Amino acid sequence: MSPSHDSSMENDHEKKPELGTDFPSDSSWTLGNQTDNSYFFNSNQESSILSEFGWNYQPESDRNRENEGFSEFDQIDLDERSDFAGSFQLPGNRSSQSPNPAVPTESVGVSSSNPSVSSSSSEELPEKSTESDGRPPEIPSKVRKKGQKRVRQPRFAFMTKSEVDHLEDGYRWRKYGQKAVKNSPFPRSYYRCTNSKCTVKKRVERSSEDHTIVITTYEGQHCHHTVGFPRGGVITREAALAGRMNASAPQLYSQGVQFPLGYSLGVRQAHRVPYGEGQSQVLTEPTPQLPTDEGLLDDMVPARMRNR
DNA sequence: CGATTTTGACCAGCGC
DNA sequence: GCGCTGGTCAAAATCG
Ligand SMILES: [Zn+2]
Repeated sequence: MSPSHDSSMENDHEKKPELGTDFPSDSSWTLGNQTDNSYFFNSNQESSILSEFGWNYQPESDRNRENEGFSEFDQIDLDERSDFAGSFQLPGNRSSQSPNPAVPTESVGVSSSNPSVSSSSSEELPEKSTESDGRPPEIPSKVRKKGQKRVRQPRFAFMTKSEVDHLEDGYRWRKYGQKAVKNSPFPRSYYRCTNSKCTVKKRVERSSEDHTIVITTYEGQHCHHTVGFPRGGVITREAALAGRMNASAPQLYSQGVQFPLGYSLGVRQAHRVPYGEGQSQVLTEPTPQLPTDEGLLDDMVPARMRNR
């Protein structure tokens, strides 16, 4: 709204070439073709869920049904065509063990989506600036633009009841955009991992109705360690969840990620941690053994940054 | 002074 | 083909 007139219409000259740097791995959107399904589950239950679900795809009709029960998620993913299935309900109220009393956060729900396709080169070579396009010899022919193509990597979202957005998950993020969300008074922020070699992105937004809930969506996975992890034994749900994302693709260094997120997780990386009465939370180890390449040292950070 | 955020414009996919 | 919308870029502003 309010774009009355963009006076500067000529500014778009210089910008394309740069993309090569940031997005070396241009691959056309794999477009999950709707294949990206998402599963939702409430924290009340064990969260190994994903492994149990086994990644079934449901017909759209079914999805619709499920959506009826949702509120925020519904809107969020509806627009994106990702779907969240399963049931979600706010936990009555659990004494969150959040490390920070001032920042109470509770996990409310989680969901993940599977991209489809293959993947992409998670490990692309950025050094190729000349031919950004690179047009892979064989591209399906679908959506492929002249140089810009994005692969939709698996996504993983979860809701957290928190007063502050942008929860600390152990990684450093740089905000690169913010957009207003339709039907919601709250904007959505886009973040990207500060590691130049890392293409992980993250979206943060508040539920349109319950502004007490923050929805964080991770896309892709880190190829490096987290900055400061459990140094005091404090692990936030966010961190744990974020770690789960990594766990999903153990070695995927370029492969595929064919299995749904959580699949591997449920297998053996998930640890059940008693969380209140009858409630458990799943904690995953943050990056079990990612091959340390090189940009790892980069992560050194003051380590005591406030939640930003 | 470098890193990060802010913010408007641009772009691509999809629905109509 | 047009318009809407989500997502991204990049220049300027701000932070530390
Ligand atoms: Zn990263």
